[in-house]
Amino acid sequence: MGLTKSEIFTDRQNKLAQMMKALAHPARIAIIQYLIKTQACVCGDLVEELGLAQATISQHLKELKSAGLIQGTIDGTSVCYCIDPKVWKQYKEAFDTFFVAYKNKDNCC
Amino acid sequence: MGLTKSEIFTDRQNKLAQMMKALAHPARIAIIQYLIKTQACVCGDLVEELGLAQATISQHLKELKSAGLIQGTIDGTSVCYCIDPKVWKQYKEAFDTFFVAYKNKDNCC
DNA sequence: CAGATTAATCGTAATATTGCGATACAATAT
DNA sequence: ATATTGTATCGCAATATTACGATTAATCTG
Repeated sequence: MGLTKSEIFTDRQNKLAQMMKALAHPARIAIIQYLIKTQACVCGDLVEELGLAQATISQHLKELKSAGLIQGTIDGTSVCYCIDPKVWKQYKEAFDTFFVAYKNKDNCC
Repeated sequence: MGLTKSEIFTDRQNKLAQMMKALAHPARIAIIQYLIKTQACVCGDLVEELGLAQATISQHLKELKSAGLIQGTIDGTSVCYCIDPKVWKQYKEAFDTFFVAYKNKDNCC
């Protein structure tokens, strides 16, 4: 089917899965890390930095944007991207909460 | 294509993306959370707990297992699953490292 | 205005994922 | 031994994802 049955899960579960999915590709990880490294915003040198076609990069940027993780503002003919600090914090907290929930109890199989 | 070009990324980037992908589905999030809640290990009542077919649950368990996040030990006719504390810690640390790398600098576009 | 540059979008091909019925495969129970 | 129970696996259909060439749209430059 390829179609996730999201009706049967809670909102939080669906959202967290969506967040994971947004980062579930090495290109998108690489884009985020490059944006972190260059501090200020970067545009289409991502195409050079990573070895992917312009259309492909643009598609990954679109996904990161629709996930809310990055913003893009037009700067002349190019577009300047950067991480959205607010959404980043939300992601960080959501992930933290998820991972903190488990404590090793050693009472396992 | 549907085929990720993992050659052009670093090992860390590929691994982190793989980790994200393992959790990029609400059913797998729900399975993990149920395993956390029930502390001790659980078997096939996941089929009842979530509203998915047995074959589907089994497939998600397989993915979580191949990601290393859970272990399954045979217990009579049923199988007892639990979180692998060691791998959980690795995930937690990898995610922490990723999210800590960014500091809001307000020098953005 | 004509050309150049940059990025988004369209269309398409290849592959991956999700879900499930059917079946096979244990291990127990009778 | 045979039935029963709990899981894994197979095979399939539907949908999603990834990648990219080609095109379009928008802005800048001469």
